[in-house]
Amino acid sequence: MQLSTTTKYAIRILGMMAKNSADKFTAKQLSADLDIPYKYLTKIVTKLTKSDILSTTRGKYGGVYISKDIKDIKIIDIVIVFDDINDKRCVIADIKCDFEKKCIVHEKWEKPRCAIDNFFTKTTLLELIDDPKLIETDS
Amino acid sequence: MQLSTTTKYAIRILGMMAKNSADKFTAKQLSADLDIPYKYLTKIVTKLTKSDILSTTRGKYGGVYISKDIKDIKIIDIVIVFDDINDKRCVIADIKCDFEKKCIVHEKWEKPRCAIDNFFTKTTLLELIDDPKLIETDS
DNA sequence: TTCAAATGCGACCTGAAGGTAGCAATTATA
DNA sequence: TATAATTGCTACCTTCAGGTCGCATTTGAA
Repeated sequence: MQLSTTTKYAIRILGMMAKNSADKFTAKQLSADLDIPYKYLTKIVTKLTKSDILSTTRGKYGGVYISKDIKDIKIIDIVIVFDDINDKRCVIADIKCDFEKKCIVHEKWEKPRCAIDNFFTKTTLLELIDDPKLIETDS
Repeated sequence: MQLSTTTKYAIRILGMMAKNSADKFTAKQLSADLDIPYKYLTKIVTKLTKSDILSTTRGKYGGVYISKDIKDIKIIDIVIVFDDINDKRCVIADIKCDFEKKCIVHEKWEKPRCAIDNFFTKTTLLELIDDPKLIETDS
């Protein structure tokens, strides 16, 4: 019941950037602050850039910045960049679990499934950083 | 947001057996009915046996059966056999996410986290198969 | 006693995710 | 124009979950 490491990194990267969304960051800086391997991080950033969530400028004094309003970026937008969203599959049955034939956990799983779904599709980056109870987690 | 294939198989195996918990099954039969590779299934069954969820008898006319009352077997009991339960970790932060330092999704994730936790820790095999809305899913 | 049919065990194979490395391309500034 | 500091690209290495294979062990019954 975990997201892929890559997706988790991506959320943390965007979370950190969202806190200062006017700023520009460098991959080097993000790598150090978030303790994510530099080369791995640049790979993730490149993919987020191609998905129009981030923008970059190259060359000296270049860097990375969030390319849209953080209230318009939902967690699901980040997740689908890395994880195939065809995971509409049931948690248990990999293939057949539809309205005709339900897998054994189908009914009982409905509540958690909805809660997860809501979290991903409704939560925005803005809401994440706006949480007053939130304490910084960077090193 | 998926369980491991191994865990999913285990739940399906136990679900099928729970429906006829008095009966003894063979790995061959379970493999065919559930469409799980035979050798892979026997590996899973062996592990469930070592965890005292299943019992086996070897030799001709041997087989596998559920070794306790299915109302006493919870989903979490199956999950922890295969997935390290140290996955109490937050969905995002792999290391540090506690009451002192919360990761960025911590608060918003609380609701889905609870729903998942309830599902795993409260649902029993008996409840799963007792669901009247449930339709068979075996081939 | 022998055999067939079952589980038990350990080694191995495979593909995808996680992670690394090197160099090319870009660009602001001195 | 040269340089330093940045991202972009592609290939590669590593680890592990998923899956296979072969054979040993067990045991009921002919």
